[in-house]
Amino acid sequence: MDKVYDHKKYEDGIYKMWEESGAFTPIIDNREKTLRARGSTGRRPFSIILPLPNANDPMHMGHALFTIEDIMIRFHMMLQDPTLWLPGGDHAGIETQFVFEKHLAKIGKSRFDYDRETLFKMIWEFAEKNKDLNKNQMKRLGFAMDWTRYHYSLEPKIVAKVFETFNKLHDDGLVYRGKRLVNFCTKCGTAFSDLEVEYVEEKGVLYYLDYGIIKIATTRPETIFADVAVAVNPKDKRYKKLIGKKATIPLIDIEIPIISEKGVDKDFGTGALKITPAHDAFDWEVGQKNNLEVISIFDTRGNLIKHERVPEDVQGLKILPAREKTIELLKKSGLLLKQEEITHNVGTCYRCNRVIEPMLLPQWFVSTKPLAKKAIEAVKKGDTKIFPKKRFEKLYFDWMENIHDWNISRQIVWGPRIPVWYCLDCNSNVVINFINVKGEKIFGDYESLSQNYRFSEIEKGLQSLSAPEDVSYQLTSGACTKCKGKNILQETDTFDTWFLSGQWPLTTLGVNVNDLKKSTPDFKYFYPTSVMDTLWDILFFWVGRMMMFGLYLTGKVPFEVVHIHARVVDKFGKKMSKSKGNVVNPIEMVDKYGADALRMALVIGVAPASDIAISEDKIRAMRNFSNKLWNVARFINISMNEAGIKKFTDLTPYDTLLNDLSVDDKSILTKLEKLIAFTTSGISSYKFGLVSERLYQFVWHEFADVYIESAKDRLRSGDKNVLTILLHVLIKVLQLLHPFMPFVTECIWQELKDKRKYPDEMLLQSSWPGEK
RNA sequence: GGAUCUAUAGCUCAGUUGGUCAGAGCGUUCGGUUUACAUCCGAAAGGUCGUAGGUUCGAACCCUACUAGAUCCACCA
Repeated sequence: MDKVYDHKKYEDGIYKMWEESGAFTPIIDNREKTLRARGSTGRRPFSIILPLPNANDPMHMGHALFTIEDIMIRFHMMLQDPTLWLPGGDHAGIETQFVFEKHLAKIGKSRFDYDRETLFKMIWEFAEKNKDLNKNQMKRLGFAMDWTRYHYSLEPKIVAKVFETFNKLHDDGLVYRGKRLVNFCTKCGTAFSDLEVEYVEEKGVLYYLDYGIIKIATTRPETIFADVAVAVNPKDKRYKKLIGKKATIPLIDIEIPIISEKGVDKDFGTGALKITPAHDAFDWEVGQKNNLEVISIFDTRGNLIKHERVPEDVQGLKILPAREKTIELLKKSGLLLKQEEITHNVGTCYRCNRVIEPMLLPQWFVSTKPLAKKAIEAVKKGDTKIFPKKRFEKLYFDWMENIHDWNISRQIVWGPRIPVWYCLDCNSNVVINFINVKGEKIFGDYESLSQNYRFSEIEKGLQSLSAPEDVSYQLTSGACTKCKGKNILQETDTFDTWFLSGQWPLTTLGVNVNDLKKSTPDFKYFYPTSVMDTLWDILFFWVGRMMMFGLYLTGKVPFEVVHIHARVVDKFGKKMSKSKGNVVNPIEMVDKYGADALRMALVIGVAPASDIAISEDKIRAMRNFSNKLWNVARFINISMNEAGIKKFTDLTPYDTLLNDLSVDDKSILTKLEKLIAFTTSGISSYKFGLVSERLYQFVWHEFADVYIESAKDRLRSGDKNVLTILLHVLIKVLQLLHPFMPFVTECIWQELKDKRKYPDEMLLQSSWPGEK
């Protein structure tokens, strides 16, 4: 054994050994139930589905935290449970398309320069390049994942199941097409769910405008042309008399009613609120309640459209220039009364940070209320336990109870297209964007396009289509079920990424959506999975949706426990971000200090779900620990060699020593017994921080500093029995530490090959201390 | 507007159901190199556990208020 443990020399080889041995692939033991019935120790399966990382992302500290899952997995492998850790990669729709578009921008192109099929292929190739990188980096961390069961979210089998789910939801009346106000990013060109909108405090200007008999205040003067009413609070004495009378939109002199609405804040602005249902969420609701007309004046690129209500000077302008132009016109005509600065919350795109526009678009929605109801009940009943319970159960319930219908349409190409088909002959008002054979971008409804273009040309160059709310559709491709025509196009909206990943535990294990009994053996054996370990910030995005889908499709929860871990922050407690320059790259740290050091640094002394402060200092300290362990083993190995002990049978058998132990022996063995019990129960109850700290203390300050030091004298005096104890403790320590520091422990184990009881066994497959 | 979390040694944090719990790592200071490890060993300094009350025989741990910081949800123009 070398003087110092050199992780670089061993890690790759050890991982290869594990992987090639098949130890990561569980053997399904269907005898479990019968064995148990006979009173035998039939083992329960233990399974974790990896929270699928964006396959296009290189590894960051968040991924390194999969260490927590690896600890549980290796622990259960050593308990000899059939253990499955199923890895995967996510196509990450919007994220990946956004990154790809940045690449396009560098070569002076945009997504609008390509038809969707070409664009999709380009992104596919782009994403494909990085997929292996991500996988290989996870191997560097030592994760005991079953790579034979790896799944990618866009692989045909997965997508097919997702389509089946969509159809089932549709059959059950839980998916519908609706024209509603959605969160739209004009830069990304897609709608988002409510969860994806980030509200940012910004300074803005509040403009006071003259609406004839009443005055209003607004931050969005460019939307006045779409006003359909002015609302006042019924309790507002100033305006009581005006309810039912008419206000006048400035510049265009259109009269609109003054209505009563108790949601209006008397104290904000003038206390009168202009109502613009097509461009504001609150106004939309007021409009619906009062049956008001909905006038939309922006298109999806954020331009003001040609509309009889919009002054010509403003038409065609983007929103911000339109605002300036409107102000200018208002000033000229003396209708701008005053302006003041205010600070308000603005909804922004979580991806590109631009302002989100509420827009009226026909989209696909999932009715979530009935799904959420079951998901709430399941947690209340304890079918799924959330850990730490106190804090996160409340969060979960709050969100589930206030859930809104879920917009699953995304106007991007990078994802599976929603499996709905429109017959253009039956719906000639479908609006289409496409690139013709000459490479020109063409836009218009099918009725007019069909005068000049063949269907095949449109289909080939298709970019996107926009079907009206009341379009007729079918859930199958092929000929139109009504007119038998073949001019049919599939919906160009793609699924929200979370619609796919929300079914991940089901689809990857091989559920059969239409007939559960026909699901794969994997599904029958491993579902529901044991633990879902994740960061709290995707509790809603992902965990909540997996719960809903799992219960809806199978009647069973997708996992028994949700274990919430914390965010990795820098040593000043700040979130890591590229812009702050405080990102610690996990792979760099693995190169420098070894995977074990990084893993240990991520878990030692960390309380459940509290932030994890990581620093190079801490990782270095853990590297020192792995070296300490190495040298403990090295000392024992050298001592055995010096005593002429070459194999296990050369040692005095442990059992025969038990009646003749010294005080030191008894002390260390008692501590070891306690440590075994503490580690076993600690890992089972997610106390990884406490357990790892205890292990560290034991190895360094009890075993090495005290027992080994005292053993030196005994060795010098020729006492060989002490070697038996030394080896015994070391073996147990290696086993206890293996889930935390798999490489160095396995490496030592292999070094001691000849001196162990079972020379051919891998540490990973050895039986957990205390187990038979 | 609603809700949650955090506040313990210079720094980052542990402290499991209230009774050897006042701790660890890093850092600092002092002393150590013949054979497991200088990625080491020995020793030391350093905290009235945010503040003020309360419950209790006893509180870092429970309750109340306050202060400071962080976060989530909802979004009112």
